Amino acid sequence: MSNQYVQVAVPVPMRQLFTYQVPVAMQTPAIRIGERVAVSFGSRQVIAVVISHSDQSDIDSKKIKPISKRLNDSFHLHTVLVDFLRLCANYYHHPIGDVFQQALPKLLRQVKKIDVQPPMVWHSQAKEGDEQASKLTSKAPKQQALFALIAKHQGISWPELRTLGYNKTQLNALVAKNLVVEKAQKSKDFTWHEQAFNEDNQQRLSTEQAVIVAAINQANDRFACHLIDGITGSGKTEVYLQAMERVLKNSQQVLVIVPEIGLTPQTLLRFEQRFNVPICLHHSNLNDSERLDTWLNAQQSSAAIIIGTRSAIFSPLHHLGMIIVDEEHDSSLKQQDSFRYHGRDLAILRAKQLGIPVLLGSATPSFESLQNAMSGKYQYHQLRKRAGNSNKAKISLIDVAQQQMEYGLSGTLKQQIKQTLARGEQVLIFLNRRGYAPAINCQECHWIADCQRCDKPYTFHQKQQLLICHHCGSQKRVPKQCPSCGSVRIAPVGQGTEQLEQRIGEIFPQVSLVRIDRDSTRKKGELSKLLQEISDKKHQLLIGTQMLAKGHHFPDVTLVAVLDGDGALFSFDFRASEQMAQLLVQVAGRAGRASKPGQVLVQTNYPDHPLLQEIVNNGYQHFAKQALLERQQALLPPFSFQALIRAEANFPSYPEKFLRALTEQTLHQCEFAGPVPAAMEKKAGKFRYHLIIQAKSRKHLHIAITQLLSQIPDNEWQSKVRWSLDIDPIDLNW
DNA sequence: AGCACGCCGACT
DNA sequence: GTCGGCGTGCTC
Repeated sequence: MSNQYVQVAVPVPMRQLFTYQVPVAMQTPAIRIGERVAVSFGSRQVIAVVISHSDQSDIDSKKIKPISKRLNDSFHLHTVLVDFLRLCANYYHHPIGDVFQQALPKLLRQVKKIDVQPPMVWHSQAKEGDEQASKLTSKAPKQQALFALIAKHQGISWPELRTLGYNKTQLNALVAKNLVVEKAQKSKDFTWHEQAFNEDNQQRLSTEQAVIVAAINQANDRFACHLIDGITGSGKTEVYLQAMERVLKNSQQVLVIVPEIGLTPQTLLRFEQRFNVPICLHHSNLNDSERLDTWLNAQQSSAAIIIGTRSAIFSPLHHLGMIIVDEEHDSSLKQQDSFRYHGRDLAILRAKQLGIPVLLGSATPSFESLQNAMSGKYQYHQLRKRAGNSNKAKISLIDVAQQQMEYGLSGTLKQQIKQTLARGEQVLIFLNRRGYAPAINCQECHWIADCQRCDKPYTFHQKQQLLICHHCGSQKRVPKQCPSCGSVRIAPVGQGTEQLEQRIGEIFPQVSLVRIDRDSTRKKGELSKLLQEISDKKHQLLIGTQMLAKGHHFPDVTLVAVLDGDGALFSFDFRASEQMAQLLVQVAGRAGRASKPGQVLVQTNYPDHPLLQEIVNNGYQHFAKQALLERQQALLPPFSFQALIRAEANFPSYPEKFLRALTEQTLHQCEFAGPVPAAMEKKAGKFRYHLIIQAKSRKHLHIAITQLLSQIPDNEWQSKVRWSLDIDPIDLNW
């Protein structure tokens, strides 16, 4: 009897497979790897994925349960994808069931039967130029544009239209006029045809670009990693498009990974305009059934291009020919909870598995990628020329040590803001602290209102008249009297964006200003509404946290001010200066336009600091070289490899004891750093400690982690703490 | 992660 | 008297 047993991945955070028995009645047709099965696990029914099968099992046969059901639907995972997910679990030492769970759309993880509907797409009924259609032009330009788009593509999905900025009202209007109709998508393999290419939109490549495309094409049937280091506006996207062309013409699929904020209408439009092929989206604004549509389109090979955020790396593409990771330095490519994978690193892993090229693009490459490029592991391509004659904004420093400050603004900066506003241009001010004030204190006895669960000051929010803890979210009313001395002289200390907005309103009363941070954009759709208002020039002054820095283009902003440029210089997080430099350069690249060059002003107490000097005088590349040298001397990543074990418990000493017990083993070619209290030792009532394991080679790190994990069941504090493992951690503040 | 089982505090 | 708080342990 064959395949009597199967080993399955169960959706629980356990680093092991579970064995089930296949009842005789279910043994034909033969059970396959990647099949989804329903099993009883503990006291509940769960969906599991078959990882392997065998004739016998080492497990006590009394414990083994039978499979409840084989799900004979069209959602089996291909063996290649199963292998990839196993590689992922192995690389990150993460529970395999959890990896599978994150890789599957939600609808495929629930026991409830799925109502499989073919994905719906839009077609036009009338031709452009028809009587009805031509009436649209003058009266409803938006409807006209939407109609033209649908007419051109003949089979475009609602998520695509929505991403491009259209709404249901406009679509319904066209339906009412009988111009467009929704049809079930025909599922057929994507194959290249000549009409799929729109030559009109192709740009002539510069020599720089042409060399890169040639280098990629030269080896596009085997694994190669290309780092495309190109300043904003240098034409990275055109390089992507031309490199993709070769792959698509081969009837292969392309996967494009973008940061969370990166899926803008402009990005999608570039792809739409060039290639008339089925494009599927995969991002956080999709609902469950839309996600399932994308999954199905990928799996059935009817999608030619998939554009998505990090989890799109798990798309079940069978004819994948190239992966592109845009803005590869962006921290949103790394998941910051449970399965802490990096979208870029998994893209490389997947490309390697499949033997296909992967393109990493950025104007400010991560130090990891730069180092890999320098050492020859990646092919390194630079784009130094900006298209047209546009100039990137110049970054300069304002020495605030000697200046009179008014609400965090130096006189120099105030003057510059005034002049920019007088020219009718926009100003963007960064302050990475939301709320009104980061603390309130008693002016008599200096008592500070601390959150009891986190031991950190409450942030004061004036509008709501509340104290809010930014670490655990707890809220409290502002005390009328100091609980320590009874004084009523209680006042805010320091400044956040909410206060800055108020103060700047006082300094520039005639100017319309807008604040963009997590508080002002809490409502759904609020952020895009405010961004639209900015591009419509309804506001002259923009105040915001880093939220404003990522991805958005502000062509009419010609002055960007960073109020506190020092935070990153002396942070204990060695990556803070890298992130700061990336932020400044990204912002500088996006402010202003050819006719109106912008400038970036950074207020600092340390204008002579070598890292600041490098960025200002010599640009990101020189800064990176300098900073990489420092990393090398200190043996920090990318010159070493790290893993971080976090532990937390309700009782103060447990996490440390748990981690200390781990350090009692000797590791080969690896070192421990810690255990140390987390940057916030106490958070939301939990006590937290960190332990870093560092090695000179990835292989040694991997072996050490395997060894450590095998010891954990014997650790006497194990059941008293919650712990998690982070391979290649980037945020040490957690 | 769920979920059951089990042992102590404030209430219809 | 019991409802339910969450600490502990188990899942093929």
